[in-house]
Amino acid sequence: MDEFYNPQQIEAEAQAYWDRMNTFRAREQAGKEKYYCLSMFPYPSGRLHMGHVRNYTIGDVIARYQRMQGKNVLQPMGWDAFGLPAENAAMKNNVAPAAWTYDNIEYMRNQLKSLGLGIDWEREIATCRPEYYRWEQWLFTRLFKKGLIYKKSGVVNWDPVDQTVLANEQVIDGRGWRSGALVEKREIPMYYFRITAYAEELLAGLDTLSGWPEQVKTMQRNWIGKSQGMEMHFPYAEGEGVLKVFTTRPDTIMGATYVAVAAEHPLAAQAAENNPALQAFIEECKKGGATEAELATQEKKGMASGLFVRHPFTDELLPVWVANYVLMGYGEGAVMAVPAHDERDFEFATKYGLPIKAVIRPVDGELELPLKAAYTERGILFDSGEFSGLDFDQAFARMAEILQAKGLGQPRTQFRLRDWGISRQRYWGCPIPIIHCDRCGDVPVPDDQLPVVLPEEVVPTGAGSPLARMPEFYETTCPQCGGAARRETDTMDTFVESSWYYARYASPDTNQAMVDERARYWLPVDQYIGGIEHAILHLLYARFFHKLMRDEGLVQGDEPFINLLTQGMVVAETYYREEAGGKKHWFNPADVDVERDEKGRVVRAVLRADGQPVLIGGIEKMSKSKNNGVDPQALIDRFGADTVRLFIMFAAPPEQSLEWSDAGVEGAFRFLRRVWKLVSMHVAGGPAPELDLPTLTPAQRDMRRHTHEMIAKASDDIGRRYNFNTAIAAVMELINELYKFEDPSPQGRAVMQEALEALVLVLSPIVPHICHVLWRELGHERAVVDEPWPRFDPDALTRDAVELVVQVNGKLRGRVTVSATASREETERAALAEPNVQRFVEGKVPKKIIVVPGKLVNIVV
RNA sequence: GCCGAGGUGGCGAAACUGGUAGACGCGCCAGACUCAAAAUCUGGUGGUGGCGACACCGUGCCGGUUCGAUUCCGGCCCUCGGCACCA
Repeated sequence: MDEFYNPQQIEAEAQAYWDRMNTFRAREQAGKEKYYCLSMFPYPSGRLHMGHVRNYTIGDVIARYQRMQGKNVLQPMGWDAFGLPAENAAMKNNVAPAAWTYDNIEYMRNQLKSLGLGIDWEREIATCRPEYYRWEQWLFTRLFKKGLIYKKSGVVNWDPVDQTVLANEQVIDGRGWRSGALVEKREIPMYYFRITAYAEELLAGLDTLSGWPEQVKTMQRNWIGKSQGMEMHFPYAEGEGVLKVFTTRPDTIMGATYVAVAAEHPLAAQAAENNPALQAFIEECKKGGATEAELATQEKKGMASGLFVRHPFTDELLPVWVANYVLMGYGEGAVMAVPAHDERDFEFATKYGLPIKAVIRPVDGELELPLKAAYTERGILFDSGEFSGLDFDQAFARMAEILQAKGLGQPRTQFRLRDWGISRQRYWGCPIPIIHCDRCGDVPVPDDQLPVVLPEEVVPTGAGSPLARMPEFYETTCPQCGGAARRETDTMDTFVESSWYYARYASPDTNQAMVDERARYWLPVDQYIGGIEHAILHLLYARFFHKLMRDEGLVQGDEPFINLLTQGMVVAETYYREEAGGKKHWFNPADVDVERDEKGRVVRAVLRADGQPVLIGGIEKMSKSKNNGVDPQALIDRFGADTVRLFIMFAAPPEQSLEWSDAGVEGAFRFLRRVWKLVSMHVAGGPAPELDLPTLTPAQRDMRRHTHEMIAKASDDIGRRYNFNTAIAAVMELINELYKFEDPSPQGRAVMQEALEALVLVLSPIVPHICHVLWRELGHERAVVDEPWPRFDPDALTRDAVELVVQVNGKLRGRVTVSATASREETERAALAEPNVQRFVEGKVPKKIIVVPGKLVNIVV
């Protein structure tokens, strides 16, 4: 056996073995328990980044662990290949997005392979391939016919200079990123998935997902946002009709002093017809982007419309205001305003001098008037006519009766969730399979004309969709009447592709169906792993799609992902210098040296190139903009994939953010070298004899206990807790013990052999290459990848004596060692006899003695 | 603004069900080896005081519950993720 650890050679050898044996090819096997382990597929941005490496290493460790549990494991990989970055790169480099994307896939596939992931590469898919998106289009046409997809107008960011729709990401400080023009809101027709039809089920389904993190389920619950409330109708003061509002606080209605409508509300447009000032205000509301964060943080502004409505209970006239804080997309696009009991209304009323009328008081007290802030708790109604004295529930019930009798409203369930607009005015996406015919309307493309193929030799310009300028693409005939017609040129949101790829992996090669019967074997996904940033949108859309496909008879079960692991981000230190004008120039951590004082504290950082200091900018997510990304490839080339995998799994538990540390990587490399050396020294002594347990010395039994304690801890940490960092720490402790255990006797060597085998098996999911070779060197013919997970021997864990901590009044005062079988009385006696404990108990009478067996004794005096 | 997380030595972290705060690693200090350096090995390493045994302080801040709180409860501060067209 080589004396030195040579990762390059070992990793090439192990990977060649897995390739040759088709180790990771997954086949349906009746009778064998399947395990579908899926990591979120990457966007082919060019090169693997550390977040990818983390994601796929976690997935691979779980997949390999489950394989050792005897499961039939599927771990596939593919490419989320449509998207905006390809268009940006295309414009920058004047290459077609398709060519750029395929090049990136080629490069990144090789990078993934160098990580030694146990992937079944035969199942690789790319969402930009017609074989894939054809089925997305097929499903679209089915859903369109069912009414689960429909067309309506929606708000987008409009760049008036470039004459194009901008993604939220392309709006920077309210301006278009290329033109610098002030962005406006604009309404355009779009196709929508009727996800709200599944709102109730998407909400209820969360309760069945016991394998999901509570925080993700909470976020989805809040996102769906089911609320019980009241629809109320405010009759117009003049003319026919009512203004509908939705409120969760009907009990406050007697404190309503005005109503407010969104700038896009039809009533606002009507009022503006003869009101140039209002018209100007509505125009002003169109300025700025369309994101909720922007709308929620902007200064609240409004203008009286001049119109009035009647209070549904009192007939009192209430002014109608147009306000920028009312969202057209939620509820009715109109609210009743109760400044005394709603924070936004309070702020608005204070600003514009509108009346504030308090009608709710705390259950056990009075309101301090005048109000300094809105009182938003539920309480008891007062100054509310016949409703005075009622609580929320009583008021709700009574008001519902009256409103229904008058025909002016009723209780209603409202969801915050909105239908999913999927039209994108972009080129590099899946074409929406609709043909517009003047006579027949919107006609879905018939099955036999699918796929609608996206032409690939196109370089976009940044101004509108190139498809809309390509008659050869959009000129077509109507499938219904045969007349001249125009093909839809919008493409779909790329979230659509990523909503069903997990199902396609089960049958990636069929050209007969979206998914075939093999999906029944593999689905649902047993373990899904990906970034926490996908907690809401992607994961909600994928759950929605699973239900759509279920209702089409394509898949079984109600949920796609049984267990979910949301990994944290990879972050790193940032370094910069300020340039003239205050602009920051960021330096990569690889080019910076850190200087420390004699206690190890960072004193300053200098740029290696010129030896001059740079400023430390704090820990940030690895990104191009802060230039703090660390290239995984350089590290793999230098230390090997095992070292990178080990560091990533050791530095933090998977759900936390991971702070990058080059020194930590070197530490991981050092550890692997220590493992290698220990095995190499042991193997040099020739084969070890069988263990003969009754003949072991106390030191050998002790060593063996360490081995089995490690197996027990690592099994629990990896199998149940997914805390790989502490499992690795347990292995490190064992290695430290083994280095101290110098026993060349035959049984000493047998104990060592058992320890090294356990250690290699436990490490093998994390650092599979080195373990592949070490296992063979330890004398095994079968590859470690095909070995079962080790079991611990409970008999090896027993101890004769235990050390207890002794506290006096909860403060640690000493330690005592007692027999493992000591009675409570013996334990108390031993604790009280401890000299330092006596000092603190002396002269006082113990009030109470608390004994936690095996842990501590607390003497209360 | 709203929703969800997080905050523990010089640094990454550990402490799983309320029971020894800091396992393991990095860094740093000292020693061994070396002509020297690197590598490697050994030991030390939360702060303050003390020759020492030890003592006091210490898990973002303020308060509470408890024999005992990093852990539970109330309030606050800061950082991060998401907010529907980045993926």
